[in-house]
Amino acid sequence: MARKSYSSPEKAKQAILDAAESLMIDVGPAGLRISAVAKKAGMAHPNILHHFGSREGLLNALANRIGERATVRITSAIDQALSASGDDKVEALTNVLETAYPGDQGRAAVWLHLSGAESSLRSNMQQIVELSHQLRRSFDLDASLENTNRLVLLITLALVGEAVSGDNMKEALGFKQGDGSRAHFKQWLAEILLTLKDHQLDTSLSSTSNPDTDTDTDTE
Amino acid sequence: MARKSYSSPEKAKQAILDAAESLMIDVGPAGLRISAVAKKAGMAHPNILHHFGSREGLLNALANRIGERATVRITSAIDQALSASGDDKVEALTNVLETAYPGDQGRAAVWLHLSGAESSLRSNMQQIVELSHQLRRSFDLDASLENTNRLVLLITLALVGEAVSGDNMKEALGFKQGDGSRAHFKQWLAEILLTLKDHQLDTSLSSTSNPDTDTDTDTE
DNA sequence: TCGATACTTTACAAAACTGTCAATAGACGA
DNA sequence: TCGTCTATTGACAGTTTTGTAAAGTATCGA
Repeated sequence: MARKSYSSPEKAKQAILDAAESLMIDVGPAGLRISAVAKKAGMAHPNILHHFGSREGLLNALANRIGERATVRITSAIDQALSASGDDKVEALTNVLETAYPGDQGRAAVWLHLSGAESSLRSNMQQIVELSHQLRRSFDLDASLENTNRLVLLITLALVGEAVSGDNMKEALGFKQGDGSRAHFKQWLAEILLTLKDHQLDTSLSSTSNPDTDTDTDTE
Repeated sequence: MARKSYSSPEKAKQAILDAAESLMIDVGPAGLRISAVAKKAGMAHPNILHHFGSREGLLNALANRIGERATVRITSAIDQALSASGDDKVEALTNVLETAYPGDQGRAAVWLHLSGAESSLRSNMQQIVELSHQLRRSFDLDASLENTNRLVLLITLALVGEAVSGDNMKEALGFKQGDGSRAHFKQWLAEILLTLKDHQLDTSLSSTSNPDTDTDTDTE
């Protein structure tokens, strides 16, 4: 007999995803047991199969939710940075770097990605590049799209790395632990990014291969 | 009855680790089945338990081997870069970035790290910082240890991110796929690093918090 | 109030996996 | 050659986990 009063399907799904997410951060996607999720969500495990079809369906839904949330956070943070003016830009850009993957969200996203969960990375990243380029143009009129692409790639990869092993790496390098240190490093990075002029990013490779226009194959 | 001729314990262990590593790259640590490893290594699965004690023992041994190999690769690449002179430095530094985590090694290392496998990160990183600082000094006498720490952190995190989702990210950003593109981006990065002068890395935060000497707490 | 829909649960089936045990067989020294 | 040590194996047990099936029950519209 069903002892608990019904909730709407959507509410149930969100509750399941919440439980799955908090468990997944500790044990990873492969270690996620739907029985454990059910226990945490306060229901019987077949109910999860009912809502998501299978364990894999649950993981895909989780990956999508995390990816969408991250994109919303990042784009809105860049939007705010675009509105900021002058000295506030440092703070605003620092905020972009900080809010990209708050808490364990990045860890979770990377782990899901490694485990094969799919998410629509392409449209998200192109959205981010466009906003980033506007941001760069706002303080460096010479900014080229080519270098914006490269910088976004560098920063994004660094944020991924930070989400995965930032704490360990900082501790190994002697940086102080905790949020203070995190903000510290990211503020430094934000200041560098705002200081760098586009021509300083030009190298022997520049303007020979714009990611959007270059077509010749570049084997080895 | 034992049908296969004996090999030395060390040979057997290495064969098992080889099989485990190649499988782990696809399925992750949590998905690694000792029966699958045994099949790939051409033996019965209890033999693996005999050599490594347990499944967890196998994963720890694998994590150690991968970590040690990476450190050897990286430090020797920096060593070579130190010996290089003039224009060769770009090539040498590019080589450092490329050989840090060749192939799927980085993916495997990160995945193991996420899954809780331990490795001696601290001594490895401090070794790397020291060599990197020598390298920076070799082309920028003003280079401060503070900024070297920050750059090593940035680059290391970016390399971690690149190992995890470099291909996907580059594809999403319109970079071309394949080794050529990888080298391309890393060569650009190497040139930037060699071009940057230390004073350009000084920000409002500089010289107030050397990671090695700073002691005041920096909450939020 | 009645019926349909679908959310939810208990019980169960089937498969997979780790680790144990006893036995076999190669290697190596005396 | 013999004996010991250990690498190796097949068989097995116990546990865990996903997914299925059937039945119960809350919700909502007619």
